[in-house]
Amino acid sequence: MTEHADPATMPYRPRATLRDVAAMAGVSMKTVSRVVNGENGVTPQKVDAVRQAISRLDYRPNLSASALRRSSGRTAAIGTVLEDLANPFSSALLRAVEDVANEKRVLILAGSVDEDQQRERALVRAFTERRVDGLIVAPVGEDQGYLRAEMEAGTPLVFVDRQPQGLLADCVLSDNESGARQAVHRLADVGHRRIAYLGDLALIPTAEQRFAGYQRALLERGLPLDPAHVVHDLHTVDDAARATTALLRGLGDGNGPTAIFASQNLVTIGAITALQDLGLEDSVALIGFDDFPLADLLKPRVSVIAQNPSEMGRVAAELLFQRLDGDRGRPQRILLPTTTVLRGSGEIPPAVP
Amino acid sequence: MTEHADPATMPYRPRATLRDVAAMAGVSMKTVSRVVNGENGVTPQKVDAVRQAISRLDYRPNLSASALRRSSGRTAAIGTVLEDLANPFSSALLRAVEDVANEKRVLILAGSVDEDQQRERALVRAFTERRVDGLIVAPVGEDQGYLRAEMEAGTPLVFVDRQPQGLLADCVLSDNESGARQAVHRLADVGHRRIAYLGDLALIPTAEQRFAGYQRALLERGLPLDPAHVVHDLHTVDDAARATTALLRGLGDGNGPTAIFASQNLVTIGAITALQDLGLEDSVALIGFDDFPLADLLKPRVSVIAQNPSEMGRVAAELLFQRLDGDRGRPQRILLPTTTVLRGSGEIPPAVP
DNA sequence: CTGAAAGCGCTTACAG
DNA sequence: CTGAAAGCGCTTACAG
Repeated sequence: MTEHADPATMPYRPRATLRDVAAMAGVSMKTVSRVVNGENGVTPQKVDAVRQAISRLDYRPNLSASALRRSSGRTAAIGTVLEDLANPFSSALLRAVEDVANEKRVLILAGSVDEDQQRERALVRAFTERRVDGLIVAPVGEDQGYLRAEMEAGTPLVFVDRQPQGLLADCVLSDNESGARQAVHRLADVGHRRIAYLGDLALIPTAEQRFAGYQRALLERGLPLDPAHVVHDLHTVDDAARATTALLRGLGDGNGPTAIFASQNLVTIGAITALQDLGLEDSVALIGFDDFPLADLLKPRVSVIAQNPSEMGRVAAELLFQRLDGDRGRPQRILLPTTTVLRGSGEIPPAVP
Repeated sequence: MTEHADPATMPYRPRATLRDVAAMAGVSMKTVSRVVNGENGVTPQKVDAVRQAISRLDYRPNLSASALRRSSGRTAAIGTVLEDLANPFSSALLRAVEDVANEKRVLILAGSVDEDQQRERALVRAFTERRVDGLIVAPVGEDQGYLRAEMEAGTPLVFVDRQPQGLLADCVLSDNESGARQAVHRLADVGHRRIAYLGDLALIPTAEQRFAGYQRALLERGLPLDPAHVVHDLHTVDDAARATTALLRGLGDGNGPTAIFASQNLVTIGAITALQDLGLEDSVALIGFDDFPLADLLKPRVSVIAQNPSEMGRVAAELLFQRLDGDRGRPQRILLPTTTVLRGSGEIPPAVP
């Protein structure tokens, strides 16, 4: 039977310090410090006495205090600034960072920016004021120059997902343009000539790159870019669904798109919703950028250009730790390939006119 | 045109301290401290001088140092121990915690335990050694008694998702038993008498409670509990798919289940996969515990008992901050209701024999 | 309104 | 093998 302490009546017991442990064990603070840090050169008897005192006092070393004094100044924590901890992309990335950090016994401070540059700056500042050893940032602002002071102070910095502006630093990105280009080529391969582009906010660099890939593929295929088939600034499932419905109204007149390239997760899902509502999911081809869970349980199964957020996180974290280990080589720009996953929706041919 | 500093050649510039700022501004450290902390009673001229020095030196106050000295000892950071930062349940919960913490200008340290008690303890210890102001923990171990020392030291602690063992503390849980019971009742409502249970590892408390709800509903409906229709210890999509396939082989002999209650996300998805493979998705009813994205885009749409991880995180964080604000009332056990979302798969009637 | 001294909990740099 | 003194970057508790 375990004792149940009642927090309502339980008096707080102040945390024991290294000094308390030293007093109880009858040794100096320095000796306790040696035991806590696993340094050798302490007689077994003293080690025992210290261990006992630690256990009886529930002593927990104060890592902030030790970091303050230590010459390295390392806090064994890194900060991760991401778009939204709740979205699958950010959370897969974060988890991969955690796995790398965990091996090094480093902790993660994490925060969401929600496409808000003020948040980006506030988080970076808050992390910096806690003296994190390094920073992984998915930048949203138009200018990351404000981070130069941190880099100059020796805090390594790796950007993910989007390239930083106004600052030369390591970054790990998906090859957005190439992925988008592949998508359009696959659609053209099965005979489509009127391929719509449904995209996120045009000023987001990744959206811009995907649109560039779309345009390039059209050019390479000798297909016209029809402005009526291009919709930007879609940011929610509902936006995308409405845009898809509007786009497909033109289907009857022989000028509507016969295929859709959706440049982002939520846009893809909105497009699917609309296609299902219109009963067109088996007649209009669709390839989305970004994989998502259950894409292969839908009917038709959804073809996608898959990114690898987990790999992005892993590579970024490893680069960061390399910098922490003293690598001062030139900033790297690592482009991660995308994977074309054809599951069905992208292989639907255009209806014979 | 922005200057691009090159990290390879850029010499590190040691971080300025409060002392440096004081020297440059020609005031005492105490005056700088007053300005940094927004205390009044400093002449505008000195405020200006200090601000200028701060800006020229890119001074960032060291919050660890100030927390060390401050009487409150607050670090303005809380630790969050979750099952897996990459899964939708954990990440929605984390995000909600972040939103509450953000209002209080408090940062989040987060880590995944992956159903491993050693990880749980290691994370708690790492957070404690950094003197987080509070802890939110989704416990996996069989005994959380080891946390008593932290509570006694005055670190508030709120458990989420699962009840702690061997320790009386605040917790926020879904009403798992009631939710599971609802699911079985809904299936019985449309005429099912042979309802299978597909469950996660039986020793996980939440799985146990969901199984209890299943059993209770069968009793209430006067339905027999057929051991052949109960499968425990399913932990992956593949496990669940195999179990479902095995279960449904008996369909032909009139003794197989006509409906399935899947007690967890991945199990539900595995069941759907198997049903689709067998072409039975429109003939066998299915209700899953836990909602998931795109459940309403599948065919048939998937009925679920939805939890609210976001609400769970919000409530837990608010409880934690209440404790931090000095509330020393008795530990609370908050039960969050589940929502029955009937979308189609749960309303499929049994085939007429 | 301002600042000099002491101290938070640790480690460093010594000396023995 | 062990420990006393100084100091990391800040705030506290004073005194003026």
